[in-house]
Amino acid sequence: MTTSTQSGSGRGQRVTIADIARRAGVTPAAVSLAVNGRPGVSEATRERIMAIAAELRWEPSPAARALAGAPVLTVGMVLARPAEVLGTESFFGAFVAGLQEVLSRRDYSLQMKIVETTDDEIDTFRRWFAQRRVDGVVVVDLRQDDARIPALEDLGLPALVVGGPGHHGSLPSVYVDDAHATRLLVDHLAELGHRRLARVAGNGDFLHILLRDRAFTERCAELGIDAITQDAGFGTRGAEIATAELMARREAPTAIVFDSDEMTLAGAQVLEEAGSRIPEDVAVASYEDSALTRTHRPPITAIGRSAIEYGRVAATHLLEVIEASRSRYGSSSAPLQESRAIEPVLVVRASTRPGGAEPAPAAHGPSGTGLPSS
Amino acid sequence: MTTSTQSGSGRGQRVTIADIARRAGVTPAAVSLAVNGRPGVSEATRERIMAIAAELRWEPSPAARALAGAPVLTVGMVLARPAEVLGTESFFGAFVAGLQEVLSRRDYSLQMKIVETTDDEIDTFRRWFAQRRVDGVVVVDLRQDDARIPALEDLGLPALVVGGPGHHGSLPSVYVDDAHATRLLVDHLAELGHRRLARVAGNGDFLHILLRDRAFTERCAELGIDAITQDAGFGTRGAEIATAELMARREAPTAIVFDSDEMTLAGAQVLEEAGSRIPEDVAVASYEDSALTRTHRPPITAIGRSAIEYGRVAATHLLEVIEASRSRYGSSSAPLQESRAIEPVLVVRASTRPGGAEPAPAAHGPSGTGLPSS
DNA sequence: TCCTGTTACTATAGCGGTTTAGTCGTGGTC
DNA sequence: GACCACGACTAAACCGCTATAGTAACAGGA
Repeated sequence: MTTSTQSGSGRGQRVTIADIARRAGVTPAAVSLAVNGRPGVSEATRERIMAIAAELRWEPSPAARALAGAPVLTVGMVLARPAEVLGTESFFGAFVAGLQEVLSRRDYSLQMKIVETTDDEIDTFRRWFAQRRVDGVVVVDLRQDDARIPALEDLGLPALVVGGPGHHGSLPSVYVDDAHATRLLVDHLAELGHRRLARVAGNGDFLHILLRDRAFTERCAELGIDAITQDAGFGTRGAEIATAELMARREAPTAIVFDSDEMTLAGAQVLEEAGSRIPEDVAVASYEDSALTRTHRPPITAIGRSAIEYGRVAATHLLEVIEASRSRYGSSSAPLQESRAIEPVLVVRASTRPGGAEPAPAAHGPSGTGLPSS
Repeated sequence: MTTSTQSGSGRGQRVTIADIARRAGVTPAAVSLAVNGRPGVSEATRERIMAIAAELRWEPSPAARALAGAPVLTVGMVLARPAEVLGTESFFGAFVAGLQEVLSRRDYSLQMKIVETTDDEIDTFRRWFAQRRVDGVVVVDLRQDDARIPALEDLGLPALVVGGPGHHGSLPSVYVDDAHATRLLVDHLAELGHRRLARVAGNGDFLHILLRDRAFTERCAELGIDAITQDAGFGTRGAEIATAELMARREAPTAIVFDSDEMTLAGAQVLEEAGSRIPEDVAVASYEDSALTRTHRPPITAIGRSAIEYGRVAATHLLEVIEASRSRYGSSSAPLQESRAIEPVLVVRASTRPGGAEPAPAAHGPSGTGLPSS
């Protein structure tokens, strides 16, 4: 049966624990115990088995292990938005990279899927769970009263919610403190003397947008300065319109904060074309830092939430949750629903700093399009 | 569509084909034949079985299937670069999004892993193959004499190489015609009257960079104009230095082409700070289009290779290869090593167009633009 | 001497499918 | 009326690994 003459790279038969067992003069069960570091074999035998396994270049079969009940070492993430959005969004790539980094190190892999609707997403979770395809999932793009939360709680699939706080039910979560970020921005602008702030807000379906709304209004009120929130919905087009509307007001704001880096750039463009200088006439800041905000002229003050670090923390936390869910089989210990916050940091750049250290290139013609505007 | 008789969502036992068989009054084997659309059961029985399977919400177990030899419906991708780079690079996110889109539709999932070195990458391929974790892989960041090519050929693991052409051995590949892209750029600038072009080149380890080097020199020679290639290595810092060096020349170029969007912006910044106007004093163009080039002031002329579409094509092609490798079990038909090229398109923007007005994507003809060549 | 405990394994039964070699009734053929 | 082909299933053997009884050998205690 055993063709000991395999050794062909890619050709030969798969080597199984049975092969090892035969060579070691024990049963497959003993090999299983040995390679999994479980008690039941003597140290001498274990070493002998391990040596043979290495020599035979044995690799465990994930399928067989999964079938026998072992974890599949995979976590899933579903994205309910068009692929186009993912491609352009700076946050996505960095977040995934952060996830990957931690997961890879622990020999986990990340499985992703793009779907159309939230229902599809829940359905995917359900199927992944039923098929035992993943050990856990990470939930992104949290919304208010998100239907995925109860669905996942019901399923009992280990899950980590990215976003919050306070809206992730009994599930553990990792989030950036958007209220804190908002205060950083408002306080910074207030210190510079601004007394009329505006915020161009993204899609209000998302929870973090709502949290910003609230914190923005509150903080401005505390400081006794004017706060205008202008809804811009999705995309850059909305940001352009919102910016134009803001500047058309009788009492136009002296500083504008945008909910994303793309929106910021769109808004800044409108401002420049209307002849407003940044930061002399209007200060500009972004809730999201990226290559876009860094390389823009002038560079834009932004909240640095380090998407990559965000991903790392999320992955680490999820793995802990999975680990815990595995061990607490009989003992009904606490469900480990802990939340972790990531501290937002304010990165001040020339777009809010009139006398900035780096003298931004004099506004001799930021819009070189050749079209003399207004 | 959760029925009220959810039968313990998350609690109940997993439903298997044995359950279906019992309900249908047949054996598990019959169920297997039925649900897989294989001959051997009558149409009536098949329908009955399918109905019961749906009613019981049966989900096949991927592990069991894989163990029994079925494909695992997963493709892998390994990235041998630091997570940081991925996060900042615009190409990555879009490419992955494109891959995902196609894979998801076909019920495949993408598995990614980040490693340190090319050796780790090959090792990962080897283990994935040995463990039957993936049905195929996509290879990115092709280099000259890439060690992964022979390794994969040897393994016999279906693989698709992103990049080329001509350096992917017997493996199928998808690539952007960088020589063509180069001609588009050079011809465009030559038509505008530029007679001294420079190219700020990225990491020469990558194959596509070499192909650009060659094409750039050749095309400029054909047109009888000066060509300067300035190596900048990795990152934006190198691009800044390279740009400064170019402009310090006695005969400074009147147009500069950069190998990536990030490099372009870094270079543009150097130019602006040195008082050179774009495009009046120096025209600027990028080999890579992205939000960065689009939103920069002035907007930057770039090669649009649509990373997302690139991903879609790659995924489609890889699935075909996997499909083929599966069916050609006995018959040793051709190994389907076909290559597919993606047509690069030149998107002309204000950074090369002094009197530019319309931001219309001006796609040039497939090859040279009328200028006589050898 | 009997009994209880360890230790180090072995034997065996799954996990949930797929697959191959039967088995059985039926109808057509000559 | 025996022969045969055929469609529709069944029985059983895997796939590779894990888990759980069970067993043999030996030690220690009463």
